[in-house]
Amino acid sequence: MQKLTSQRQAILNLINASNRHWDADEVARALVDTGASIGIATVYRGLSALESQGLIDSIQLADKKRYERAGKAHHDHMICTSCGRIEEFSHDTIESLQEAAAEKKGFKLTGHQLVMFGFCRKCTQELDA
Amino acid sequence: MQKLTSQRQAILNLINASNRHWDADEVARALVDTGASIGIATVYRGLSALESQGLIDSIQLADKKRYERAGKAHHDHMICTSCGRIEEFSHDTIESLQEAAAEKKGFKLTGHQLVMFGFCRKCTQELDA
DNA sequence: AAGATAATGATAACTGTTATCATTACATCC
DNA sequence: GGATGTAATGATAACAGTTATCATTATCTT
Repeated sequence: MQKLTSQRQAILNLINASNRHWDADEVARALVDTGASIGIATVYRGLSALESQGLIDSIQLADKKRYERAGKAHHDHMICTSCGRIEEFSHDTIESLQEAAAEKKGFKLTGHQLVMFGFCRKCTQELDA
Repeated sequence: MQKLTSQRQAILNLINASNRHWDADEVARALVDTGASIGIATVYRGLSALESQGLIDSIQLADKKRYERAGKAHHDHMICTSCGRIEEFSHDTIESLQEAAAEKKGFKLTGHQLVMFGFCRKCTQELDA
């Protein structure tokens, strides 16, 4: 049985309280900043426990995993490679086309990840200027 | 100026000669098996040099990068989480819907990566049996 | 309160990858 | 064809993110 300890509660609260996409280090830092005492290993364990309980979601980026609060509608991510900004978007048609493509190959889909890279509006303007 | 040394030539030949998706370690192992002498650092450098010259392509998976031969039409990947099999697929409509979605957010797209996870036909049958 | 189970925290270990640096191969110009 | 500059090599150290270890502590039953 999983236990919802005070450390995990703190992680969950932190993530629930924002729209950010947190990595493990940021979570640890933020909690320590609020005066809490939590080890980095506990953060990692807490994050994956919370995810497996469905209490938070994650995206796996090239270098690290980032966590966000759960309960949002399914969405994918668009990442600005200049400033790191992460935008969310969803597109039902894309989703169902994916399903169809998988089926055609005989794949039983369990998940997918679509990440788009580019320059956000702000960075595009700055680069043009 | 980049040089196409014998080591890089060997890497390129290896990758060109198959449809596999190779990670750095597999490349090193395969070359050493053929009697070649190549250091792992050289493999890493060779792979990224070849990629930046457009001679090979790559996909970034959660844990590692995998390389495949270039010159194929653009495609995305479907990975069987049971046996590791990687299937390729492409879908023009999905591509253009992605473009449209990016534009709506003001993003100037430079790339994307769509990876789908699931069970391939063979593994699905085995699991059902 | 006792006993069982799970979480914690410090740290070692591990994986994939990049950096360092002395040595070697390559190309080019005279 | 030998000197010279440039880039690649290979062994290994270093690095980032993450997981494993293990003794200690907290938590949940009953």
